[in-house]
Amino acid sequence: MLTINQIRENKDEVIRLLKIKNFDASSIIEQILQIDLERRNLRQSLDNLQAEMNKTSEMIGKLFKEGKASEANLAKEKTGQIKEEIRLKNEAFSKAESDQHALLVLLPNTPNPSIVPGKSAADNEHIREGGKMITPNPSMIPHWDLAKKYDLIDFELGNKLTGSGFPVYKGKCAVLQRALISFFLDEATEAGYNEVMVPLMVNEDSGFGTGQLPDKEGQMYHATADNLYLIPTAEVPVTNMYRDVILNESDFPVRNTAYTPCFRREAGSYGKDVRGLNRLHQFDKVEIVRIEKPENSYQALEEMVSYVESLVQKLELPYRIIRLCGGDMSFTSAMTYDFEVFSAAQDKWLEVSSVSNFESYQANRLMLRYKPTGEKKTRLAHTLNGSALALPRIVAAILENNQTENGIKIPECLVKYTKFDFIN
RNA sequence: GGAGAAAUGGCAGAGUGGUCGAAUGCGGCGGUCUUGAAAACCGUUGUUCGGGCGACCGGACCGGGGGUUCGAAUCCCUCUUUCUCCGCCA
Repeated sequence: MLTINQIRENKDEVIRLLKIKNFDASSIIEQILQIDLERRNLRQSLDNLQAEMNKTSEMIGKLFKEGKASEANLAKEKTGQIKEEIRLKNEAFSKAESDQHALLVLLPNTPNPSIVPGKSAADNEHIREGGKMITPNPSMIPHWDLAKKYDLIDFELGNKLTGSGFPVYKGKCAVLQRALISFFLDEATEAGYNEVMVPLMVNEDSGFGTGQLPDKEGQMYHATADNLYLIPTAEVPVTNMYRDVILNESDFPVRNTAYTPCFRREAGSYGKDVRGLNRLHQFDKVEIVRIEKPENSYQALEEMVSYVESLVQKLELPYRIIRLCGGDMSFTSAMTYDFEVFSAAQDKWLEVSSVSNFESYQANRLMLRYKPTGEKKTRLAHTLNGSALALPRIVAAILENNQTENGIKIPECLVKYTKFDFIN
């Protein structure tokens, strides 16, 4: 979330930037500032009362020590009134604080000033494209039919075991999944990311830290008996490793990568985009997560984009890079690049990665700070993450784009992992 | 799952009702000494909120939450976590 200081000091700027996301913040911000003023007044008088109380208690202690019990008892009687005042002020202060917090949480992250406004995906900025484009032709078979033809993915079996959106990968396709995971992790390690393996369930604090809670509560699977959430992305546990952490400047760069399955309820998304591997409740993904000093975060974002680009290039997939417009960006992001690969038989661009800079929005929730060398004050760090990459749509594109009459060709870069170069 | 013990500053570890934000040691930082380093010695060393241009002043924080008390790291309740023993177990 945004900090109260950001809002207090740059009110108009914040309102202006949030308009880019089609969010009218003016009335919320007015309320916040009003509560903030009240809150600080209460804080001050509360502090004064407590100081008075401390002094009195200290005096009483001294009197008892000096054997002046009657004077001490007299002083004691006066404390009741101060105590009551403290109780009342404290109540009011707590209320102001929680009211303020409740309002702050409603504000999305401010987009980077260079973000174009826009209403929907149609207004996104096209950055560049690459790879060899494939012209779709009617003889191409969509991946769900290829999956059946070569016995690669059993959606019905997943239905039986769990429900829709939980496919069973079989034989060479199971191996292909494993190969992609290994390939992505090896590439990330090579690029300087530190591999970690993290819990697939997180607590409420973690969900709040990265911004899934409270607003996206309904999108996560919730194990209510233990109040734990199945992670929708490795971003949640990997970023939360740094919750309540104060980094030293020498700790940078902080770069982690993790493979995890991801679980998403996808509540409310029915319809045509859910066919085959296009949208699942459980899928595999390798994520890259960085923590940066504010002045380096946009350079880091560009590096991450280049890195993800190198992956789709090695996989020999036609791709395009898009920068999301204000209207299409997530609540928590300040700038997001999406990667889409072309899946020929569907004649469709499929989103396979989303790379974002959250600036200090998550860091403020996480209390993730760093201490610049030689300075006394801590500052909020910047957090970034990106998919590198999400598997199902990559698999869909590989199956569809690399199909031949006799089978499916495995991309060169994966052969050393799969130990086969053809599925038939 | 059952029984017991514990949780204090970056770490180790004192502190069982009254200047305790907290002894001491280690570590870190600065300095003296040294050609340089080590050793030794001296100094310094948490987070956070509010007020002030500022020197600075005040509040909060000893696992989390609540309570008793004029006053709590210290007493009580509760939750969480860790350790030891027993049981179960990939």
